[in-house]
Amino acid sequence: MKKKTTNTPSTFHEEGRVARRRARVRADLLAAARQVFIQRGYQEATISEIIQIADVAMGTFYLHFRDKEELLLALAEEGLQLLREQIHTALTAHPDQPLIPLIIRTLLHAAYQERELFLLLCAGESHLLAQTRTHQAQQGLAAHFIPPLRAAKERGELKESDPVLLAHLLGGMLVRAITWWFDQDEPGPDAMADQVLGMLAHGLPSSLLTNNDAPTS
Amino acid sequence: MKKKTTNTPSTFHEEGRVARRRARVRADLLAAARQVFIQRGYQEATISEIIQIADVAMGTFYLHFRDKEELLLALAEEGLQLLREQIHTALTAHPDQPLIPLIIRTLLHAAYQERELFLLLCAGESHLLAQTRTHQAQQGLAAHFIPPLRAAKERGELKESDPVLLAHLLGGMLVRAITWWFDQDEPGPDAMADQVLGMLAHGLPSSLLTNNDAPTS
Amino acid sequence: MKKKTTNTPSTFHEEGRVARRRARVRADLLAAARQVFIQRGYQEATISEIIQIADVAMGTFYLHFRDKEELLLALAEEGLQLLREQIHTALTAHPDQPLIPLIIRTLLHAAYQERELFLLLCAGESHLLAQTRTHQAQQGLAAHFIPPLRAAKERGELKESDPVLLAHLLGGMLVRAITWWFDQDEPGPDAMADQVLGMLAHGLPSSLLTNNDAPTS
Amino acid sequence: MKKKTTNTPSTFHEEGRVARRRARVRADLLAAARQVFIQRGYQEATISEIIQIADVAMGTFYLHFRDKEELLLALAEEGLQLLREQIHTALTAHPDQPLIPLIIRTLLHAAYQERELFLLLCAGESHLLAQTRTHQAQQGLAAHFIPPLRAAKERGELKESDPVLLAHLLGGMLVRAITWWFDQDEPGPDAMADQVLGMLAHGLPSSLLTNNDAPTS
DNA sequence: AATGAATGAGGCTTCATTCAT
DNA sequence: CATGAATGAAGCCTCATTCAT
Repeated sequence: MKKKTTNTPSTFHEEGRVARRRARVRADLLAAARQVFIQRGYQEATISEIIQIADVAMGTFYLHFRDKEELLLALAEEGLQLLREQIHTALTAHPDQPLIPLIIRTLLHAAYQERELFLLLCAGESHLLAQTRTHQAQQGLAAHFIPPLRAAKERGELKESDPVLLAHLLGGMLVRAITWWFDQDEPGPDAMADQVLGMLAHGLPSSLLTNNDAPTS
Repeated sequence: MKKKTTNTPSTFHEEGRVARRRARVRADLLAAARQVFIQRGYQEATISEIIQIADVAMGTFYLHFRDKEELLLALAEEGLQLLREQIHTALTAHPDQPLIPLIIRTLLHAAYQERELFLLLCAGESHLLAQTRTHQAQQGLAAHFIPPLRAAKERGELKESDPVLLAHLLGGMLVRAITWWFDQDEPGPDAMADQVLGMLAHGLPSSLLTNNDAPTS
Repeated sequence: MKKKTTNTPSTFHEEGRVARRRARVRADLLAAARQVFIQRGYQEATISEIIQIADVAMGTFYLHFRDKEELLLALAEEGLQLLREQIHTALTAHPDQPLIPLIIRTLLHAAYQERELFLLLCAGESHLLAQTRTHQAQQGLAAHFIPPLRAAKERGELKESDPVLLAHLLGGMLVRAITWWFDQDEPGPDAMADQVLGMLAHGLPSSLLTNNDAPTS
Repeated sequence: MKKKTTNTPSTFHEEGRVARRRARVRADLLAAARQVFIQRGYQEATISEIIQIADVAMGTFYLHFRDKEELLLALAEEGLQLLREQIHTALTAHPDQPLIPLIIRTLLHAAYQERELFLLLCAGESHLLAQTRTHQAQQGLAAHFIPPLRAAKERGELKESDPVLLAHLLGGMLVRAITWWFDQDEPGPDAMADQVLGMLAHGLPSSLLTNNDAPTS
């Protein structure tokens, strides 16, 4: 049994070439997966179709991802990475701006850019995420809001409100805003942010929430 | 299609008995489905397991439901029916109360009662509902809020806000409130309603949304 | 367990009524079966659809026919009965005409009248007939020709030909004539009979069958 | 679809080996199918039984054939291929012989060799062929006879006869000759050809077709 | 590392037939 | 006699995954 595992690469470019090839195949698979997941939905998507589009062999898929779920997670990671970067950039660019509006605006911009991917991740298809990481997506989303809300709580500005729960409710609104784009592309991310922030700023008109005329018991 | 009614009316209870038996089998299937869907999730649920629990034969299932999807829809219909009834009751009992808080409170009560079912319908699993009826669940939810918001809009109380979009954002919050119960059962429906309504009443503290001290740029 | 089986019919019309009802149901089933068999083919036809069209209950079907096959056989019997009657009539009306042309003409007329039924019986669908009664249809068809051919054989007019085989070959031609009507309704039964009889009268032109110019080998 | 040829050409026989293996599995499936189709008939044949005999897994079947129908078509193609080859050989070997007898003889020889397969294709089972390709088998058969008959027609040797219809009637005879072998293996293909050609040469004795003695009415 | 033919468990669904009413 | 809800065996087919090359 001669094992010809070249521990010493014949040329020093070799490693880089192999690594690049690998990365390229991985990228092809991710791109194909994105396309197919968006088109068919996670459940209906088949690895078969993905590898055909990526133009690699069945076995190759399993050299890069353990299974379909890991593929989805990688795709989600891509989306979240994009998000993190944009948020980081925004924070750096506007260090004096209040956090929450900044994050909301940036998030909605990023999500609008990649509407279909975020739809996939936010909408029902992510049942796997839900089961494995318990709403990773939504939690990750809410996580951004927890620190400022907690700070406000400590400043006594939130009264009875639970900052964590509040963050999640806010997350729910944003997820709904993103899925709204499933049906209509209007309004764009800025107008959408205005709608969300408008609501957050003033709440609903008190006429809708209180019994205006009668002194209720 | 001629329907020969009571060709053999040996007892006049006959028809009723057959109908009752039929309804019972259907109910058994729905109960079994609820259990299995909640336990395994929609996708992982198999008709096989459902009929085993319902203790009927394969074919019997298809006598009552065309496929797994129709079963889910029937289950959803059950939940929505419960909801509609409770909302109707609440509206009748408190005709002078403002609509939105009433609906939110009632909805959260109903959803908390049947947490697991509503979780199934609200959370990711409902991708089928999404595809067939375009977010029927969420839309149905939002639908309740559209009329009062539209009225407020016409009274000029909503400024720039789009009442339909607002209703959906509100719906998103409520869905998130319900899925929150997936992890913790706390807070109960009333406290949850208070949190939601608190946010709707005042929005977030302005310190979180506006640049309080510095005239930016 | 009181069994109220009226062995003594209350009125003497009763029996007749019951018998008539029975016959009517049977006829409804046959008519429905004919329609469905023709439309879907034997294999694709379901008893379910047949009873729906006949407007009787599942169980009722099994009071009249043991299974789908018996239904097809009954239908075939109907067709053959029609055929026998028409042939008998023709034979009676023209006792001095030669048998074979008479039968061919009559057969083609009858088959054309009920093209679709005969198609069903002649064409591929009749694999059951084939398996159970070994080409009952075709054999029944050929049977008509065997006696006259045998007679001719005995008169020494057939030389080497086997009258039974000949009868079957003739049957094959006629079956093909009938299935021809599947695609085109032209030519009508009389012209078709002329074509068949023309071929039977003279065979093919000898130029097509013999090496006209060269003494081969 | 980029096809990377021989990325890993460890041995230059590699590709051939895989292809050969594949072809072998396909051949195994065809052989098994032939056996099962003949034994049980097309409808009664199950893919399960076929793969058991071919000793491959379920999925493997679907790697080679879309469904049962495609399998039958492939089998039919095999038969027709055999036929075409033999007819071509015969035509080349005897270019001076008249076409129709040559084809009939060759066809009957080929069909007799593979009696069971041809039975399957000619007899009722081929309803699928009928539906998909409109009697492909029979039409393909008749097709051979159309050109010479048309030529004869143009030479004025066919009088009233329609050459296309005639070809089909001839085809019907031959199909019947083949199915005759279902019951008896006698007479062999040569004697059978003699019977068919005998009938084509002279038709039936005129005594069977005309009213010989009496001027009718 | 890449390939892709082969695997096979297990899902969904149909439908002829029965039997209690 | 008529009913039709219930039965359940059995077929088809998919697709994630493996492994020899």
